[in-house]
Amino acid sequence: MKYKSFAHMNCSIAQTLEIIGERWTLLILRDAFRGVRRFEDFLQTGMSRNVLTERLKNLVDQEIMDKQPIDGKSSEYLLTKKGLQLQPVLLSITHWGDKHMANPKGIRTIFVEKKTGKPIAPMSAYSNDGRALKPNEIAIKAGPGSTTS
Amino acid sequence: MKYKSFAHMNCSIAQTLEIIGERWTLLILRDAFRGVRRFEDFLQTGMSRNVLTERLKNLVDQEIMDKQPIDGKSSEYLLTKKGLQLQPVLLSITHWGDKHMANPKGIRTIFVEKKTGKPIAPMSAYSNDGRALKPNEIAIKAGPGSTTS
DNA sequence: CAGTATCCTACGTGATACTG
DNA sequence: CAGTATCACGTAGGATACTG
Repeated sequence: MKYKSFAHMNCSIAQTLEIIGERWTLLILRDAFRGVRRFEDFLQTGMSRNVLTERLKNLVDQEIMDKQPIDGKSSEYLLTKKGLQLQPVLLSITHWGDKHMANPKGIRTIFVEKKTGKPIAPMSAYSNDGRALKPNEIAIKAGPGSTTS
Repeated sequence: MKYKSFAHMNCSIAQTLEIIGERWTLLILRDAFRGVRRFEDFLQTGMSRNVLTERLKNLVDQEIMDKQPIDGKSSEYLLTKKGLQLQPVLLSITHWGDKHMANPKGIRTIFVEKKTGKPIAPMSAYSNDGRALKPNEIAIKAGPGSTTS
C-alpha cells in the first residue's frame, strides 16, 4: 500500500501540500527567501544530499524554483514568480511560530518593508477595504469549482 | 537513524512544521475550519483510524484543538484560540493553490466576510499602513532571538 | 459512533562513498 | 562544488479486526 496521494482531491490545500508539504521542502523555501541559492548552502539546514537533490528537482519541475547554470559546473536555484508567491505562506507560519513558540530572548526574524524599514503588519485575513478580520468573522462559500462532477 | 527533528532549530518555521507539518494534519485543520468536529467525519478525508487518532492527540497536546465530551461516548474536537490563529496559514495555502492549480470550472472555495458577504482580500503581506507588499519589497532582519548562544 | 490494537510493508530518511 | 548512487533502517502509513 503506497501512501495515498492528495493530488486527486479537489482542494487547493491538498494539492498544494502534495507539492510543498514534504519534509524539508518548506525549509528549503525558507532558505531561498533568505537568499540561499547554492546546493551546498541548502545542505547546511541538515538534510542529506539525496533528499536535497530530490526536493530541488521537484521544486524545479513545479516551476517554483529555477535552476540556472553559472559556469559549467555550478548552478544556482532561484525562486520563480510562482515560488515568490509562496511568501504569504511562509510569513504566516513564521508569525504563528513567533507567537506560540517564542524564543525567550525575543523575536528571531523581523520582516520589514525595504523602502521604509518599518516592520510589516502581522499576517491576517483582511476585508476588501483593509480591515483585519478575525477567524470567526469569515465564512466559507462553495464556488463553481467545488464539485467534481 | 531516526528522522531528524526540527524542534531544536531556532526557527519559527521549523518548529511550527514540527507540529503541523505531518502528513494529514493540515487537512484535519482544514476540515476543522469548515466545521467538522467529529472523529468519524474527519475520517472521511481518507486517512486511517490510527493515523487520525494520533494526529488528533498531537493537536490536543499542542492546544491547537480541544477535545470535549458530549454524552459519555462521543466527543467533539474544536479549534482553540491558538488553533484558530492558524487561519492565515490555511488561507495563504488555499489562495496559492487557487491561483496555481485552479479547477477549470472556477474557484472552489470562496472566503467572505460574514458581516458584508464580500470576498476577503487576497492573502498578502501588508505594510503597517495597509499597502500590499510584493515579495521583493520585504527585507529580513535578525531580531534579538536570532542567536542561540 | 469513537476509538484501540495489530500487523505488514513500502517508502522516506540518513549516511556515505563516489564521480565530474 | 554539485551532485549521483547505493544501502540499511526505522517508521509512517494503510488495512482491518476488535472493543465499549
